[in-house]
Amino acid sequence: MSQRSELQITDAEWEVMQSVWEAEDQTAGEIIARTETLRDRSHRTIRTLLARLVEKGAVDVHVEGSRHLYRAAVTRNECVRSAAHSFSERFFSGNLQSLLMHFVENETLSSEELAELRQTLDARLANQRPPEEQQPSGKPTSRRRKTQ
Amino acid sequence: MSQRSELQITDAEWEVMQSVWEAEDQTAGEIIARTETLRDRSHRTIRTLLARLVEKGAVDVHVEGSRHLYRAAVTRNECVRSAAHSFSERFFSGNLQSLLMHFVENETLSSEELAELRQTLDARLANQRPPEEQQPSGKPTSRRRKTQ
DNA sequence: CAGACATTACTACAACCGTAGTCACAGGAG
DNA sequence: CTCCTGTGACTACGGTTGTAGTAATGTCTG
Repeated sequence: MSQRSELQITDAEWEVMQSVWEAEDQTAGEIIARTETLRDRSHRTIRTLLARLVEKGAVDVHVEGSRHLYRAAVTRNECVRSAAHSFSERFFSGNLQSLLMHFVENETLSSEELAELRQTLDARLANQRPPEEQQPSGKPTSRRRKTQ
Repeated sequence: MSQRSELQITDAEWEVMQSVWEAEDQTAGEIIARTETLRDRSHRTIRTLLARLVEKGAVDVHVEGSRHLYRAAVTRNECVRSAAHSFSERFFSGNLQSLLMHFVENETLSSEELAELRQTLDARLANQRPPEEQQPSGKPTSRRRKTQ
């Protein structure tokens, strides 16, 4: 659950989060090691980012003996969702679907990708939703304007 | 084409852009009038944002007699695309497919939305598809699906 | 023409972001 | 025990963003 929605993770922080998500309980050193390889930052910078993430509540830290162990307090999915939400809010008036439409219509996807995506979609449609056309609400408008 | 891609429009600026896109050549006053209604900002603020947008090259200004007229220098679509690009870059390493997968699998989309998305996908598959089996003689290719 | 009002140019300023330095302590190497 | 290294806490600093004030100049209206 955790509608921590207000959580706002910046670009640089996001990269640190990637490393945080890679394992359960890590020391700063471990996280730094993972993150450092990606960009050329000082470990100081990463420590700062980590501290800010703790402040923000995106990461939990607990002391164990002499070591501080860090672990994610939010899931990657939560973050993506929340980001997607504000993104679609801003560019698509909050309509997730038009966001997706944008990507499908305007971006370059190979036919294979499109096909695979369609499969996923079909699977999702098939098992998330029970009947094929049980619309008791009786709305006989041409169901799919096959415009074409 | 104008691959002005580096253009980086912030949240507050975006709202001003919305107003700028609503008409061709507008005075600051007109833009402010449109924008003001949305949030409660000082016209000063909006003027500042407008000035920054001019600096950034998102808006052109030309003086006509005594008035400064503003007009968008980039299209809304360009901006959306560029934002969408960095969005997918950041959260899905630029992999559009995983982006779409994420949404289909993790977000709350109604069956109707999923279905409509699938339709779009079909359309895309159908009419983007035509690689090499196309007879050059044929002139009457179904034009395009009803550009609504 | 004079004062009122609009409009642009410049300035301000706090919060936030990316980047990183200083200080002080804790634990291992010798 | 002592010194080095790793680490956390705090501090710094320039750039950006959101918000807006001041100065100067241009335009309208009586």
